[in-house]
Order: sequence, then structure tokens, then C-alpha cells
Amino acid sequence: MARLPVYLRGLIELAESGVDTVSSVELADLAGVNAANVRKDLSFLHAHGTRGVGYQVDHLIGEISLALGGGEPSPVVIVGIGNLGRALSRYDGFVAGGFPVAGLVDADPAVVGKRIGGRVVRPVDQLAEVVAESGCTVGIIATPSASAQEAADQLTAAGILSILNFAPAVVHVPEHIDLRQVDLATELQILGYHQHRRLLERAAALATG
Amino acid sequence: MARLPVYLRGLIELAESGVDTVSSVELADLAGVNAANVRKDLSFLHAHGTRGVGYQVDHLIGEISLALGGGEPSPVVIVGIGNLGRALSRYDGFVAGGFPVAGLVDADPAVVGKRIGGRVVRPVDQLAEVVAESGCTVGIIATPSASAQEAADQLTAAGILSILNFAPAVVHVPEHIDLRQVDLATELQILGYHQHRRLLERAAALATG
DNA sequence: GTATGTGAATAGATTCACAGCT
DNA sequence: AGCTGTGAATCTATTCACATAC
Repeated sequence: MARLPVYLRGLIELAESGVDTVSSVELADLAGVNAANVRKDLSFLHAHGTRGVGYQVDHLIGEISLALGGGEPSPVVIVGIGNLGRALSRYDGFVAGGFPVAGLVDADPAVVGKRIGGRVVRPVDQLAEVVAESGCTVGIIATPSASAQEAADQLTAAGILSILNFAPAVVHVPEHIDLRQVDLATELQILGYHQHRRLLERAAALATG
Repeated sequence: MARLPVYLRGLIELAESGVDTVSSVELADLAGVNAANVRKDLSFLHAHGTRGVGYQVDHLIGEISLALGGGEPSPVVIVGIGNLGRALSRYDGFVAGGFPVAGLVDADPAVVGKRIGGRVVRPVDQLAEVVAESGCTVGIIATPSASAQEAADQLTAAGILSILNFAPAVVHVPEHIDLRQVDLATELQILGYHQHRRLLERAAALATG
């Protein structure tokens, strides 16, 4: 479920403020979702609370972190060190979330060899070695769209388990690879779509009412 | 619907290759979704095809672009010019998608005044002016989590219609503002969750089978 | 024959509502 | 009394299947 990381963030904040017990309603409020939803999610994780009281914050943090990758950090390798790749490689949130950036590769010889955040960019044809050395299980595609499928194939061949694709292109991967798409321009276009629809609705209301 | 931008990308590629008619099956394949889904989406847009033949590519492109904001470009303002903000402000995909970056603001005086991609970073307390001058309708939050809610409030006050939040924090906005959350670390955590679950399932299968 | 358009069926997620525990 | 845990109801999205049109 996509809500677990949000719960985790809220819980960590609570723990830091010295709170040690939380009700489903409070947690739901913190995460911006329904309380029943929170209870369903937590009971699915076998993270039980005590009736009349609530859930124990530190216990929940443990259970959720466990579910989110078993506490083991999963190093990531970034393919494509353009503007976006550079930003991602320096993004603190990854390390904090248990995803240290362990490898950077690029196809452009002009970029290969540069140091970014203490790591040297290596040629894309050494991807398999980089993955093997660092034990990466997650790959990030930050290449131009045209190279995205190639990058996905190379990551698959290198033995990666999951791929996060930032390129605005549909890529196909084998069944056993977990693929997620994050398309920044698409996100904006969805907002634009809503804006436009709201405009149209207002116009329609004006015409009929 | 979140699929329209994906269709649009595929259609543009088709148009560039000289294809002028496409079936729902082909388009579905290109976008990685079900064919019936494509037909439902398109019929909702009143973008009709001809039975036995398919849809006309250029007509579809027109209809979808229209739905995605009426063809009008919506300038965006970015709040928070750290690593991520800088990368976003230089990200070509925004301009291509009809979302030119029209304003950059930051709270840090050390950052204010710098030029990024031809634009000068302005102080965050001039946000309302920046929005008014450039006619921005979309705001991007790329601040640290702690400042995200404040940024959202300021964008709301400045008259923004939609907000794209990159900060890993839940922010609350008035009903009439359209908010989308893009959390990079969360995306990775979801991948980690799937990896971990697959591991557990395999272990369980081993135990029972 | 081929491909759309759409009602019906299915699956999935969310929310309600309340019994049961502390 | 307060809060969890969960069956039932509801809403939404996806998929199927086929009548309809070219």
C-alpha cells in the first residue's frame, strides 16, 4: 500500500515529540485519510493495537519499517546523469528512506568520470559490474525518453529487482520486475486537465443556471 | 484521467512516423493499458473513431490536448530552489508539456538573486507579485518538508489554482485548490515494500510446498 | 472482416457501522 | 466511555462481451 510511508513519517514525528500512543483517528488525520482505512492497513500488517487505548507508536514504527523492506537498506543505481539524475543523486530523502545511492552510470563519455556527491559516474556498459559490486536491487531511470527502454533492459539484465522510471516513456519489463512510473510533466498535465475541466463545468453551470 | 498524457505521447510519436490512423488495440499497447479502457476514455472525451477503421491520429491529438488544459500554456512558479527545485526549473519536459517555468522563489537570502536557466530567484515574500506578473496558475513546492505547509498557504493566498507538492509532507489546502503529491522517497519505499513482500511470499511457498 | 461504443460483470478500494474488548 | 477490528455496503475503476457500424 502506498500509504505506509506516509504513516511512517507521521509516526516518526510523533515519536520525536515524545508521544507514545496514537489512535487510528489521529493517525488518519495526520496522513490525510480515513480512520477505518488506517485500521484496515494496520491489521493487515499484523500490527495490533489495544482497544480503548490505541496503537503504540514505537511498535508501529517497527512493524511498518519492517514491511517497507525489512529494515535492510536497498542501494540504488541511477542510470542517466542529466539534470534530473544529478538532482536525484543528491536528494537526501533517499538516504533517509533507506535507499542510499550506490552507483551512477551514463552513456555520455563527457559525463563519465565526473564526481557527483562523492561518487564517480561510470560508463553504462559497466552497469552489471556496478550493480554486482554495490549489491543494488533498485534502479532509477533518469535518461531521455528515447533511451529509457534500453536502460530498463540493461537494468533487468544486470539483475535489478525494481525500477523507478522518470523518463516520460512507457517501458516494458519482464513479469518479475517491479516497475513504477514517475512522470513529472504528466503530473502537471493532470493538474492542467482538472483546471480545464473545472473551467468548463463553471461555464456549463453559467449557461444552464 | 491520468492516462491521457500517455496517449498523447504515443499519438505524437505515431504522427511523427507518418501514421494517420490508429486502433484502440494499438494505442492500448503503446500506453500499456487495456483496449476497452482506451475506448472508454476516448468516448468520454467525445473523440469518436470510425468502426472498422480506428481513430484519426491528428484529430485525437487535438482532442486530448484540448482536454489537457485547452491548449493554453499554464506557467508555473517553483517555491524552494534547492537541488530539486533547480533540477525542476531546468527540466525540459515542463516546457514541452505546456508548462513553462515562469517564476522561482526561495526563502533563503543566499539563494535569492541567483540566475537559474535565465530566471532570477526572487524572495518568497514577493510570491504574490511573481504570480500576478507571470499569470501563473500552477505552483510547485520543492521546499523542505517543514516549510511545505507554509508554501502551500502562500501559493493559495497568491491565487494559484493547482499545486504539485514534492516535499515529503502531508499539506492541507482549501477545497477549490487541486493538490497532487509526488514523493520520490515514497516511490522507492513502495518498491521496497513489493520486494520485501515477494521475498516473504517465496519463503512461505518454500515452507508449505 | 474489422474495430468501435457500451451495457453488464467483475474486481478493488473505500467507507460505514457496529460488535467486542479494555 | 473509548477505540479497535471487521463484516457489510458503497463507490470507483477495470475488464468482458457483444451488438452495431463501416
